[in-house]
Parts: sequence; C-alpha cells; structure tokens
Amino acid sequence: MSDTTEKEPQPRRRQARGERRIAQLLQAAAQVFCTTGYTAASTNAIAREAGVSPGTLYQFFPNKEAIAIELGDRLMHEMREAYGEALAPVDPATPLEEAIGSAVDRFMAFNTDHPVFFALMHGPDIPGRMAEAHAQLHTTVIGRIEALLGSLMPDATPADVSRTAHVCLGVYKAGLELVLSHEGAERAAYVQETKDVLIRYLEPLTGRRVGNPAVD
Amino acid sequence: MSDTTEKEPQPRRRQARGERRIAQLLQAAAQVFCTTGYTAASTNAIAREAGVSPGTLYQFFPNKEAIAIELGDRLMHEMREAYGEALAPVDPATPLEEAIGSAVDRFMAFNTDHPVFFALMHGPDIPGRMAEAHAQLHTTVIGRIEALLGSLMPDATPADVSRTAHVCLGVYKAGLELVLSHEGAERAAYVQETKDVLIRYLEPLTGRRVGNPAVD
Amino acid sequence: MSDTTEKEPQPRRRQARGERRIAQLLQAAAQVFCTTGYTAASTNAIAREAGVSPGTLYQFFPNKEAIAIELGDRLMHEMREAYGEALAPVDPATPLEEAIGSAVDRFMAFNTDHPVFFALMHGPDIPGRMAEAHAQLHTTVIGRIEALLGSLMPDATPADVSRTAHVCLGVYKAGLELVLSHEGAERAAYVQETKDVLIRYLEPLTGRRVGNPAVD
Amino acid sequence: MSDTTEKEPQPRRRQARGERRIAQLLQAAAQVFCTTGYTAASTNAIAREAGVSPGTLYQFFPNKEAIAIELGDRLMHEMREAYGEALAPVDPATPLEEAIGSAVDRFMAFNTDHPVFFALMHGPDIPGRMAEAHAQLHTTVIGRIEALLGSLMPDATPADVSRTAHVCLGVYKAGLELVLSHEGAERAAYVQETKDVLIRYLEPLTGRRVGNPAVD
DNA sequence: GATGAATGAGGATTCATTCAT
DNA sequence: TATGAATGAATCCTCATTCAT
Repeated sequence: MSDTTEKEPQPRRRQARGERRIAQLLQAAAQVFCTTGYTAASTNAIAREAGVSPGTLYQFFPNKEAIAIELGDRLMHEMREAYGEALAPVDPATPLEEAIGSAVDRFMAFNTDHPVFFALMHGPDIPGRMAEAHAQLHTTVIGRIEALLGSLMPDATPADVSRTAHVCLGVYKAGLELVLSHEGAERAAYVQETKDVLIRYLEPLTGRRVGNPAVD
Repeated sequence: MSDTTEKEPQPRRRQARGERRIAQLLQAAAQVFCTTGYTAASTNAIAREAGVSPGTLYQFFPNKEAIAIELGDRLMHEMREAYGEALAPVDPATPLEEAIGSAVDRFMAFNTDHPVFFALMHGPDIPGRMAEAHAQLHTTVIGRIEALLGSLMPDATPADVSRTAHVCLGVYKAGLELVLSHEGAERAAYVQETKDVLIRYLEPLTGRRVGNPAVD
Repeated sequence: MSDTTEKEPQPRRRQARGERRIAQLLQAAAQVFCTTGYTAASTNAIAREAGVSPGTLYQFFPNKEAIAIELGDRLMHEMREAYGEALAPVDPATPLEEAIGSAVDRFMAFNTDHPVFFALMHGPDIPGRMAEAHAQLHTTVIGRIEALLGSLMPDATPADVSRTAHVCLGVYKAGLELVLSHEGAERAAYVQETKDVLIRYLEPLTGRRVGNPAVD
Repeated sequence: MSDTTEKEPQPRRRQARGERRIAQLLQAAAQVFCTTGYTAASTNAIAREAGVSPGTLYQFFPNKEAIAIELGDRLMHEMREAYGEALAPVDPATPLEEAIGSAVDRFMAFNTDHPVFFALMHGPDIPGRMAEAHAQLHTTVIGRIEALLGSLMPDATPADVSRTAHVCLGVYKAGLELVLSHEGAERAAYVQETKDVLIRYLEPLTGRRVGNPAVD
C-alpha cells in the first residue's frame, strides 16, 4: 500500500521529495546516533551519512535536538502501530509471567530492530539532565508502563506505581543494553534474564504467585 | 570549591607536588565529568576548574581518556579500601537479604559520595563501544561481582555466573541512576527497590529462600 | 623557595606576548572594520589579517563585539591622551570660531589617523539599534560634547544642550565622512565646510557673534 | 487588467502579475532592510516576508543588490512624483528660510513615511565603498540638490556647488537619523535643528540674509 | 614543572544562489 | 511561473593538544 505510483495529484508534489529526504536524514541520524552516541553525533556527520549537504539538513530540521525529537516521535509511533497491544492494560487473567514475557519480547524485538531507540533513551550523556527529545520519549514510555502496572497493582498509590514503573524501565534498559551487546544464544539468555528479573520483581507486588493461585 | 587556604610549610619532594597536582586535577575532572558528562567535558574546563593551565594538565596526563582511567583506578582503589569486605566472598551462612542489602547500601553510599563513579560507568555515551577507562572499571567491577556470586552459586557454570554478574551490575546501575536523581524519602525508597529487585532476582538462583532453610 | 603564591606586583611575564597579540589583533580588526564595515567583518578575516589562527583570536576576545569594544576603549583613551584639551571646557574668552576650528582640526586629525573610529561610530548598520561598542563610544563622545557646550550655552536646559550635542556630533560625522572620502585640497575644503556648518549653527545659540561683540 | 482568457503569445497578464510580485517583493525588502539593515538582510527573509519562495524572488531580481537598486529607483520616482516641486529650482524670490524649511519638511515627511530610504542611504555599511544601489541613489539625490543650489549660488563654481550639495546632504542625513530615532516633540525639535543648521550654513553662501531683501 | 599562547580542524548554523519539477 | 529542495562556502566559535618561554 505504498503511495508511489497512482493517484496523488493534489496538494504537494514538492513535499514528496522533502518527505523522502526527511526519512533519509532520520535514518542517517539513527545510524550516527547509534555509532557515536547522541552527544558526539555531529550534524555534518548526519548530513554526510545521508549523502546531502549540511544546508539540506537544516532545511528540514532547525537543529540536532529536533532531529532526535522527530526520530523519537516516529519511533514511538511505529512502536505503537506495531506493538500497540503490548502497551495496553493487561487482562488480569493473564499470568504475570506470560504478560511480562510477551511485553519484553515485543519491546526487545522492536529495540533490536531499532537500536537508536536505546541510544535516545540513553540520553545526552548528562545524568539527570535530559534534553527535550530524551525527556519526551522517557515521559511517554513511563506513562505506558504506569498504565500497564496500574492494572497489576490496583491497590498501590500513584507514587508507588510511578516508582515501580521507573524501576521496571531501568531494569529493562539495563537488560536491553546487555541484550544488544550480545548475540545468538547469549543474547537470548539475556532476554530471559531480563524477564526473570522483572517477573520476580513484580510478582509479590501484584499479590499473585506465578503458577500459583495462592493468596495472601 | 577549590583551594581556599593551602599553605604547606614543609618542603616537599617533587613527587609530592606532582601527586598533589594530580589529585587536584582528578578532583577537578570529577567535578566537570559530573556536571557536563564525559563526552562534553573539555580538558580546558578541567584545567580551569583545577586552577592550572592546560599545559600543566598535559604534563600529567597524555589525554582526556587517561584522566578518566586514572580517576576510575583511584575510585576503585578507594572503594576497595573503604568497602573491601563488601566485595569479598560472602559467608554462605549470611542470609541473602542481608548480604545484598549490605552490599547495596555500601555501594550506594560510595556512589552517592562519589558521583563521578556513575558518570564513568555510564560511559562515554557510546553504547557498546566502551573506551579504556570505562572498560577497565567495568571489568574490575564485574570481576568483583563474579567473585561474590561465585560463593552464592556454587553449581553454576562460569558463563552463568558472568551473565548473572552482568545483570546484577546492570540492575544496580539502573537503580543507582534512579537513586541519584531523587532525594530524601524517595531516594531511600529507590534504594530499597534496588535491593528488592536484586534479592528477588538472585534468591532462586542460590537455591535458598530468604529467611527460609526450605528448598524447592 | 618555590614559587608559591606571592602577590608581588609582577603577575605577568607571559602576557607580554599576549599583549602584543592583542595589539596586533586590534590593529587587524581596525583594518578589517574599515575595509568591510563592522557588520560584514568576520572574525576569521580579522585573524587572517593578523596572521594568526581563529583560535588565537578567541583566546583574547570572546566575540566580535568585544573586539570592537576594546578597540573603542583604546581609541577613546588614546584620544583623551593626545587631545585631552580639545575636550575640556572652553575658556569663554575664546572666540567660537577658534574654539570650534581647533576642536574640529584636532578631531579630524585623530579620525584621519584612526579611520576605524568612524567605522565604529557608524555602528552596526542597524539604525536605532546600537550595540555595546557603538553605544559606549557614542555615550562617551556625547558626554564630552555636552560638557563642551555646557560652557557655551550657560542658559540652555540640559535637554537643549543634549540635543545640540547630538546635532553637532551628527554634523561632525557627516563632515568626517566627506573628509575621509576626499583627499588633498578637496579634503581640506571639506574640513573647512564642516567648521563653517558648526560655527554658524552654534553661533546664535551662544548669544555671541563671530567677530562681533554686537547685537542679539 | 486582470483578465484570464487570452491567447496572445505575450499576454499583458504576465506583466501585470509580475509587477504585482515585484511590488510585493520590494515592499517586503523594505520591511526587512528597515528591521535588520541592508547587510544583515537575507534574501530568504525577504522572500519569506513576501510570502513567496526564494526561487520566485530570483525570478525577478538577479541578486540582493538589484533589489536595493530597484527599491531606490522606485523610491526616487515616488519622491519625484510626490514632491517634485521641492526638488525644482527655487524661485529666487523665496526667502531661504522658507525654501529650506519647506524642502526639509517635505523630505523629512517622505523619509518618515519611507524609512527604507534612510536604510538605503545609510549604505551597505561600508564607508567610502558605496555599492550600486547606494551610489545610484546618492548620485541622483546629489544631482537634485546641486540643481537646487545652482539657483541659490549663481556665482559659485560647479565644484563649490557640488561640495555644498554634499555637505547639505550629509547634514540632512545626520538630521534625519536623529529625527528618526526620536518621537513627538523631540522629533519636531530635531527637525527644526536640522533646518537651522542648513539655513545658517547656506545663508552666507547665497549672499542673502534671512528675512532680508538682501543685496548681492 | 608551569604557564599561557598557539594551533587548526571541526562543530553548528546561515545564506545567496541555483535547479528540478 | 512558482515552488521548495539543494548546495556549499562562509560564519562564529570550541577544543584537544602542542610549543616556547
């Protein structure tokens, strides 16, 4: 269902090229961010990677941060499209193990396919000082996790839910870093470890027992 | 927060002066790394912070990375001196909860007192591409954790132990980031969460139950 | 005895070279400002003209404006040193013609020797929007003229004196522009015209008549 | 004039539209020149201000300078249309005071209504090096003033007349700058001062006396 | 050993101008 | 014509590093 050939005679023919350039630039930026990190990435390097002149880059983005923001936005969008359900509140009937396992699998798959995501989450190298792009991504993701947890921790205060969400995200990012830096069986093993950490962490919080209909 | 009134009345050996300079520079570097992050830190800024000229800095360190390496080394050394026992193999009789709790407390205390440590662990912003300083620190720390875990997982393969160590470090770093970015009660809460994550993660691996001599 | 901080009045040996460089850079800046105007002058061009690298320029000046400011300051200083009397309140006994004639001669001489002065007065091309350097110069000069006029217009309000000062400066600058763009006899003629304009303008304001002790 | 259905190889329609575009662009250019000055004005900014694309601008003007030239031309034209008489040789019977007063009033009014004029006269920031547009404007204006003065200084040499014209223009520009940078009563006061300067300057040159049916 | 000067490549960004559609 | 994309040199400025004193 691509829009390459037939009918689109209407509003902007000009922007077709522009759209393409933007995509191209974002892809190049992703590449460069992954390779050198956000802080060290230079706009000239991005332009070079995209095979265009610096001026062209600035025709579409006012600065480096804007590139990261747009990249993050698109990533979030794509994620939502592809794995929307993974972010939806979980059916309480679903065993925790399964819920987490599938969520981690999905996110890991996405992050493995889009390693920039990690580079952006990682942030601009300044601990505690998150810039726009990063902050935006972070806020969105945390929100999603909070929503998820909300259905698992019905009795917890919002502050607790938020804290738990932050811990989960932190654990996930830590796991992701390990996953991304390994391959094959070892990578799979790290995926499993990440799941285990999360499952065991959340299990008591939810008042459920894995594989046990137990109560407290 | 630099030199206020420093008057050494005694004649020092040249080494002594050099040592003082180095300490001065490292302290300045720590400050700057924390403030701006490693990537964005400039050697000129470090020299300025130390109150010396750029030339002087390069008299003691061949480049920026060397500063980070030396800083990491000293940090490790200091850590070992101060909390050596926390890194020593644990008495199997110690309950896991207690062992982890005390280790996390010690490390968190150290990292809170020396925020550079985190900045260095965080690495030069290049995911997957750890530079010297980082790699060295990392290797040392991982080694320590492996040693620790070794006594807790006597039946595991080295690969498993190593993997578990990496996961623990990752979890710890994630927790540390959260701890450092909060204060007061919230910070304490995050410390506790970090412990919980680790405890619950390691508990089944060790074949023990917290406070329970029971077995699976 | 080593060189621990002794606050003896010789804090700079190093700065000898630096001082020279600064003078060199200011001279180059003067040259470039004259040639291309302040707005169009580039710091790289100034550095090139001075025969140094851009970095060197920025070791001494934080930006282009600072160069202009320092240049203006030095110019004012030099002017005061060389022609201080021309700026001092005039002996009321001095005939207006003579007072103005000598003041214009002195200033014209100075401005002819230091054409940058004009370029700086001319300002950054944006009417009404004077930047630091310009504003500073302007304020100082206006102040001088007001002082001069004060003794010639004892009965005028400060607002009138200020207005008259602005007009005089404007006339002088206009004359200077013409003087600088001509040479030889024509230049001399323009100097004379400038004097004439000012004399005739100020004459009735002072309640005196040139060469006439006569009527009102 | 704005018809559509026509099959001429050279329809006037084009011209009409082109004229409108040009006017649009010139107006935008005027706005931008006034706001940022000629040197700092960017063609992209002009195009944006005019609501067209950069390419369109270059369809009508080969470069930035050409815009300024055309703007100057139109301004001169408009001026001539509106205040033609002010530029015409003066009836020798007219008292100088009145002649100058009315001329200054007219020009000031025009310049106040069209502040670009000043921005253009001010020139491209390069003292002594007037670019095309500026030079053209300047030459035209000087010519007018020479014509004016011709009738007032019948006995002077052309060189003298030219010199006087330049001085008058300089004085006028200086006055204009002051006028434009003030408002209300103060502005009016500066207008009067400008007149006074010119009147007193020209009075003896013309061999007439203000308010006097003078003698030659 | 210490200093401050010097370097020059590189970074982000802008802009007059041209080109393809 | 009009458009918006494209260019690339030029702008200001920074920084790791080296040099002369």
